[in-house]
Amino acid sequence: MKKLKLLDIASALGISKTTVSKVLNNYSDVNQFTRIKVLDYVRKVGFEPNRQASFLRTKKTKTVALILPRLENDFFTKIQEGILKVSQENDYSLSVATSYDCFETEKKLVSQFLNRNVDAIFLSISHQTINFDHLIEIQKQGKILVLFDKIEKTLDCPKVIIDDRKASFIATEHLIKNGCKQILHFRSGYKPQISIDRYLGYRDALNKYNIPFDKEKVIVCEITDEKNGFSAAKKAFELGMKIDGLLAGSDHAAIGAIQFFKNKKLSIPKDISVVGFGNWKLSKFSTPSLTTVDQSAIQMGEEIFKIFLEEKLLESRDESPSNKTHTLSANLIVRESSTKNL
Amino acid sequence: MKKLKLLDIASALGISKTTVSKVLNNYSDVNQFTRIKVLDYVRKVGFEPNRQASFLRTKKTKTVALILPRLENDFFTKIQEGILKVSQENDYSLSVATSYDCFETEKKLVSQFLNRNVDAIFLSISHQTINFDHLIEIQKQGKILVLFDKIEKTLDCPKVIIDDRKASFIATEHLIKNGCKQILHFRSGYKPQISIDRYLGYRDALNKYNIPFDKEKVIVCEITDEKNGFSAAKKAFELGMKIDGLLAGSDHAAIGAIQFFKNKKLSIPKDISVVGFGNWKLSKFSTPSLTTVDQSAIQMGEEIFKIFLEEKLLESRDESPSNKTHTLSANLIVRESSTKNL
DNA sequence: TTCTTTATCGAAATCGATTTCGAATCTCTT
DNA sequence: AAGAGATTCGAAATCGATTTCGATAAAGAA
Repeated sequence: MKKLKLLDIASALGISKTTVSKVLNNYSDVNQFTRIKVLDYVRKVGFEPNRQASFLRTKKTKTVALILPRLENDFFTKIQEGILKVSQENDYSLSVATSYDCFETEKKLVSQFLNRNVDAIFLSISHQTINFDHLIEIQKQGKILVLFDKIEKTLDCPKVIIDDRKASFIATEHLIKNGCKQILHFRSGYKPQISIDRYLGYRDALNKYNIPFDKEKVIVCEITDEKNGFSAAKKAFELGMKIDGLLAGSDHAAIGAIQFFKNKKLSIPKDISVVGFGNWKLSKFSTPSLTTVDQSAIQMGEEIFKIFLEEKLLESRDESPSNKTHTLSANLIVRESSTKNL
Repeated sequence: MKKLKLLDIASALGISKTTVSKVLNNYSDVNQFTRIKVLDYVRKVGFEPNRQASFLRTKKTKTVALILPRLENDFFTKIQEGILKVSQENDYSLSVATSYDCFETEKKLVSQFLNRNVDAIFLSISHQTINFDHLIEIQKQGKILVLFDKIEKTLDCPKVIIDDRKASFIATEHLIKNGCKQILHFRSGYKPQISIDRYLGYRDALNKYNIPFDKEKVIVCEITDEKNGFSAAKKAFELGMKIDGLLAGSDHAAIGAIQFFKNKKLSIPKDISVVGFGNWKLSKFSTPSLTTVDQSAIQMGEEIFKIFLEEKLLESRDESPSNKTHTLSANLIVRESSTKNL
């Protein structure tokens, strides 16, 4: 029960494998009767050409690679889901890997994927990445690079991000309109662009409503998980801050903080209104349910793959990569944790 | 800036590409001085052989494929996480796809992956799958097949499952020990093995504690999501059942049911104790927090890949696939939703 | 010294497709 | 009827590695 080869088809039909290949690749110099004969036979025996051989010849693998900083994260999972949906529809294969937010791992993965001749690499840069030579190498080798989420502006490739600054602005504005005047903000590190943008959006809103900015009210949590959310809230408390609102860096951090506030017998949202970030599944089911920013990650994933397809078109016309930054808008999902007047 | 080929290395060193290849593949008929010379040079220029070419020759792609019924599901996400961790450590590439629980899609994916010459396919069978020829084909082509979660016992390949029957037994026993005597059970369809096993575990526990089984108390939800959990609870209510416990088919279904019970002013766990299934993230943060069965999915993923490695060993010794069913134990995580005496 | 063995190397075949280019046939002008 | 042009085909080169097998030289045995 060996696998059929091009040659088997050809000799069965009494023609050359060249012609069979031409039919399968829609060459025009094939008589329509032979074409039909081949197509019928191919369909009948269910022949599919060995991809490996054609990859070697054409240098195209119909495979795209996705490198995520981590997997245990709804946001990235959804991005994968979006990419997978569209890539599968287009008969592309998707290879997934995680950098575990480690620079060395990221470099190694990129090099491995290049060796495997993937057509494109979709990447959210790791926290630790400090140098971008490995990404430039991707383009040097004629592969398509699409950055998303944690991007690097100086690189000459299409980028997809959420408008975090605006989202953060809207979330903060929502708190203000609900009567908050002392708004705490948990941000992740100083470097990540998303952290910067969210911080700026927060300040934009304070500015617009003439609320004085208080440096102390911005607390850095390198990783915005429950534990850090909890301890950040504790820290604010111990510093004796007066607080009536919180814009957290993630739903998890928000929930950690709520946990702390509850322990202190504070009522959410009456005493402190809270807004998270991410619209993770748990945000809907926590008590109180959490107002949060939905990042429409699935849509982002779909967008990423579509951009890749466009880039391929550009490339086929010998044009250079687009370099455009695609900004998707996030939207606020208002739930119990921030609606004092309910 | 072209990519280096074997021939480039060879002529730079004044030897043949055969010898270079032999060094890289640890052949013994190479002089140790030439070997070192080659290795040094290869390291210096950072040469890596074109995978596509070697794949064509060797028929091994160092790629494994994972086909999941769906992605928006913590359980499968964690399985992927486990597989990815170990596969990455072993320099394997992981291709992911979803069947969307559709038989046709599953068949198509399997055929595509076979054409791409993946070394193994890891698969959780789709709900709709009624025929297994496509899976037998995997083995006919000498590829390794590992089934998990939704498996098919008649197939001759290694399988990895959770001991759902026992887990379900423990969960039900836990409810009984907490004083429940009228335990509702939501199960998914009649065919899936996990649904059957969980149902059996439920009955095992009833038997052990001499609690009469009431057919009416088992409600089928094809898809165990919140909506169906909600309506299943509603149905039980409308049928006028007396209930003091619920073993749901998933955390989501449990939470949907809790939502309904809350609407009816019933207290959880006082009036009705609830146990979910899956230990999804939200279970920890729902109110009340949800007692649930943790399926240790990450570990399951790791196990799957390790089994693949073992199978490869078997294969290299020309032995037939192992056919063993690996049963991992799940453990109960007790939280508020089921502890009446707190 | 002659014959065997062993160590080391490389030419050539191979994997299975794609693609170039020239040959053969047929049609259509003039 | 001859030449131009279009149509259809296939032999052979190619992609870049792996692997077989024979050649050569060196070492050891008789």
